[in-house]
Amino acid sequence: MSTSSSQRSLSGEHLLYLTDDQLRKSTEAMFFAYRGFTADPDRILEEYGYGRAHHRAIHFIHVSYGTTVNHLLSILGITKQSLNRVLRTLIEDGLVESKIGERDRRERHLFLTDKGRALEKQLSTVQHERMREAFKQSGPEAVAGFRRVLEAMMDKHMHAIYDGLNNDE
Amino acid sequence: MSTSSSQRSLSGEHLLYLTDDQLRKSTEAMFFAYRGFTADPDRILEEYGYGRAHHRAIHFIHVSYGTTVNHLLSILGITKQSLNRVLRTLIEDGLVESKIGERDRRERHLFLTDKGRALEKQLSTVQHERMREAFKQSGPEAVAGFRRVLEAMMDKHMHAIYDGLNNDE
DNA sequence: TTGGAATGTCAACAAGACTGACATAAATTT
DNA sequence: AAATTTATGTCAGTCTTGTTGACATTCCAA
Repeated sequence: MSTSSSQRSLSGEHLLYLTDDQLRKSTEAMFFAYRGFTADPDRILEEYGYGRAHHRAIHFIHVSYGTTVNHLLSILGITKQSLNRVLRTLIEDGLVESKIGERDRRERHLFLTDKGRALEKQLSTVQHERMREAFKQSGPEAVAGFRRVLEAMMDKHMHAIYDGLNNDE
Repeated sequence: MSTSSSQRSLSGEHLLYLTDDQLRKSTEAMFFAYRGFTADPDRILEEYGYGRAHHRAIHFIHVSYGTTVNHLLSILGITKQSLNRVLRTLIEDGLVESKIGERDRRERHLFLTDKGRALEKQLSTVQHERMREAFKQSGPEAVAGFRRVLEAMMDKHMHAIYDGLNNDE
């Protein structure tokens, strides 16, 4: 409304991109973009009777091959009971395999089966298509900025986990 | 794992930012960043016994002052039953006021009360703080890229609604 | 060897989305 | 004037996905 610009040239710099209005618009951009981001996988998941929780589990089991349940929990930030429900159906349906740890027999190591990998591929394909299109439209510098801002927006703790995901555990 | 680079120089350009690995990393960045994005408001909402659904309603009633229920529904993309549950509690708690339309008396126009505006302020403040910090760290060009990519990622339909929100209805 | 910590499972509950059916009032069309 | 459409609200029931609490199993250390 009228609570627009509360930025009165802190040091004469071009800080217009930090006004309340700009921040509000960015908030809304996050909201609407996240909807687009999940829309295509959601449609596929629905066919199989799965939800986003299944997608996330499948994704991180895929990239963190052989992860333990506990490690997966720290990535997803939910309770073990919540994850377990999702995991159980994925195991029953033959998408995920759970193997008892050799060193520590309390642990379960998780793997995608061929069937699981097939669904993962299907989901990542549509999600990547939309993202690739958005990236092409925006150009490499915009993409670099996009990533930088997203990374700066994470909790410190989550940022560490995010960084750790490349190194194949 | 080894499904890394399927990008074999389509036209000799620098398209490295469109590899599967880059797209995957961006997917994960969206996931972790969105968690950070909602974390601070979520903590406040919990104190009041509200959830994200309440936050979204409050936000869009704030920016779309006097909106009708139908218009709000098209923004939020949920069912009227879902919205109504949230709206009812906000009205009961005295955060939102519903006024019968003058021209069309079937319509209800929605407004934040002083109490509602106070909570809106509290929520947007913490959300803006985190975003402002992330923006400062990343710089204006990164922020511009961030916004461009987010906007390119929206559904066309949602993009139109997003664009329409500035013009105060 | 016994007790505590780590890990995973089962059961019950809550929030917030959904669908379907129906009620009401106002506006519009026939 | 009557019938239809539109905008909104409500009730009931389901689903996903989060939560807690209780409990079983396994490992390790006192």
